[in-house]
Amino acid sequence: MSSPRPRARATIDDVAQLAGVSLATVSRALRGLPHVRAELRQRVEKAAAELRYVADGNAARLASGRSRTIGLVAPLLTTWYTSQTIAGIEDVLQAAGYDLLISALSSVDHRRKLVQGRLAFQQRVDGVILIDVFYGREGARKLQIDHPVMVVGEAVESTPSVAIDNELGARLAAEHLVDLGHERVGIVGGMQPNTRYSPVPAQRRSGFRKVCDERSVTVTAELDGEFTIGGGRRTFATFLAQRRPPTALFCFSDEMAFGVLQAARERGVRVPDEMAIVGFDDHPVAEAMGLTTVRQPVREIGRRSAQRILEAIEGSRPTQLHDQIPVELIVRESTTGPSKIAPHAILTSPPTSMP
Amino acid sequence: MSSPRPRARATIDDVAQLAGVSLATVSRALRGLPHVRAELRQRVEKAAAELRYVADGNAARLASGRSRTIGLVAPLLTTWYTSQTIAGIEDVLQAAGYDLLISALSSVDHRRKLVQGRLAFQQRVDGVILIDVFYGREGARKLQIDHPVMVVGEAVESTPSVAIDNELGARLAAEHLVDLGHERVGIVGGMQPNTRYSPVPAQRRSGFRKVCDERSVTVTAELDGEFTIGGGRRTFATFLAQRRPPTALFCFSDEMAFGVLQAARERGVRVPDEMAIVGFDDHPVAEAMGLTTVRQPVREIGRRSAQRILEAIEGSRPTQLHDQIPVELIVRESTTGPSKIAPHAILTSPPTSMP
DNA sequence: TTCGGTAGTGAAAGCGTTTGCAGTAGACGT
DNA sequence: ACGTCTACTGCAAACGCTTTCACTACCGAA
Repeated sequence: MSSPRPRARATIDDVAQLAGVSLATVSRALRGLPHVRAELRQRVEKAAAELRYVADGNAARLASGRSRTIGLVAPLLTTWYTSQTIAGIEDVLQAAGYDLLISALSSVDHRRKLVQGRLAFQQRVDGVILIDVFYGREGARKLQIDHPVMVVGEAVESTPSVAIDNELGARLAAEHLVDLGHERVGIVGGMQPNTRYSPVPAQRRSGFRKVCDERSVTVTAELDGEFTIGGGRRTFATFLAQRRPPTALFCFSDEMAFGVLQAARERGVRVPDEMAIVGFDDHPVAEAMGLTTVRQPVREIGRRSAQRILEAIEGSRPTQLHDQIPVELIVRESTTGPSKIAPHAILTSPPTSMP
Repeated sequence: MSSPRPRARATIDDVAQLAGVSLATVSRALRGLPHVRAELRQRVEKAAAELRYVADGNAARLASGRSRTIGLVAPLLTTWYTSQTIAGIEDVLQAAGYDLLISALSSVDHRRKLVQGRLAFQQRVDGVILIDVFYGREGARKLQIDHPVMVVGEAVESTPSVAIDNELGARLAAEHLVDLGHERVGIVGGMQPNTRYSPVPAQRRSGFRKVCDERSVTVTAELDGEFTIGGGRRTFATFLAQRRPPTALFCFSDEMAFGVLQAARERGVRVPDEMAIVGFDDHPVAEAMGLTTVRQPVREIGRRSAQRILEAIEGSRPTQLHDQIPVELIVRESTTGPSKIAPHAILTSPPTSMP
């Protein structure tokens, strides 16, 4: 008697044999291609189901040259921003039957490889989405990718992109602060890790400063730190050390703003009475902390970028090169007008109680 | 004159020809296999570099049957917990030259497929990591995966896993609260989305209650909500509506605790004076909010799970089936002993200022 | 010198699909 | 009845690698 065979996966031949057709017909039938009689198609489908047949992706990709997979490159997987974007991308890709291959730029080594101009997974994907991988025109050309590319977050000249209007977002924040009567404001700026060349900080800075200039408001300083809670905390300390600290702070990200809020609490600076704070992102925690912020619909951005790269893969001409997503200002409790208390009094007041 | 050829990717044959060896030798040389003279190996490497040759993964996988890819299934990509775990996994995988194929369970459709017992990408991966996909022994058997499987977060009987000691974490939280003198405590419990069968809430509940029982402390109630900020906020409202609200709350996640803190602020309940709060996770924002919490080293958990699945793939026997990662209590400002104020006074006090 | 042994190398057989091309059968017009 | 189309269907050639197996040198031992 034969031993129970080791449950090998059924191949297309098995299906063909069971259905009594050639393997070419099986392939066509299962993929819904034309030129297959309805009756035969059914027979094939039945046979495939019976054998629990699923086409081997590697063989299919090798033969067809297409992979139904999108590659994703991001500097950091752990930020709220990135994970939201990925979730949005996944929403679309899953519906379309595409897979997502993720590659973080966390390691220096990997980053160098990228700069050298080649993506390791290039061969495996039909398209590449770059999140926050900012190399400008120069860099974009460098990493010669053979497939459609989509940039999220930055508008590189000739590469399709979806990004928000950073300048507008910053203007919104500035106008809000100026309208409230602030006359001395500070910028908690920064640069993303692994992305030295990002134009985003410059855009936010520019938008914010333009409004301040127009309305004759003083920007006491712009201090750059990391786009993290720790970065915000440290930057706040520096602001407090100024001779005449500002009465309001615009932070380039919510996470920085959280750090600022924390530092303010630790140092007994009351928010918003003594210091108004505006963030950028609308991180879910922002609501919990009552943070006024510029909302960017991150998940939607992810979705849109996925849709557009799929379109590009299918070969349709893009409706527009750069997709700009609107932002809005969400006013919460962390902003009011400046208090009349002398700035120096701030530093000597006792710590406030917990939130 | 010849037109510039369309930059076709170099194949292994091209390299072989340029190096003057057979393609078999190229394959061996480039993969670092033995039985290749050092001199030849160098020649091959030089030729490969010159042609910018990179092996076609699909062909390689088809021929070898191995994919150097790990599949990842998670219910939600957007939580801090999940993204941290993924980052940890990526750390290890990248160093080992493996790719990560991600599959969210967000869509109902996909989830159903999973329950039906097959993973779409099964054919494409060498191993599968399941994050927060809790189906217990029953379910684990159901999704018959042909490769090594690693479960993160739950210890399913016979499947290798890495998880924290949830019961211990909850005990730590309870002991802290009891030591502070609280006599009436509440549990902000819940269930994860897409994972009805998770044993985690039960473990945390059990650990917490055990301590309370031992020390004769009353658990006024355990209210379940979502593992989100909104869930925490709503649950807090319910607690306040109790005839005699507790003086301390243990939340099953930091995000729930954030919601609780927000609700407390909105309702003018001072933390920690009128209500002590303990979270679970040690989300980065927890520090910014001064939240006492049970820290679980999520990224480390991700790393460990990746290491272990790689070991399993390489064929080495696991050192132990269930890997248990230690947790610790981080005490911050959101906990002190109970105040002497009558509970009802709490509800009528005016809102406090911002954090 | 001869012989078993070993390290290095190449030829060729897959791996499981997709797809261009050729072939077949029936339908239809004449 | 005889071409001429259609509409299917099957054959077989890729796809680009891995890996087995056979073969050639060349080694030291007998």
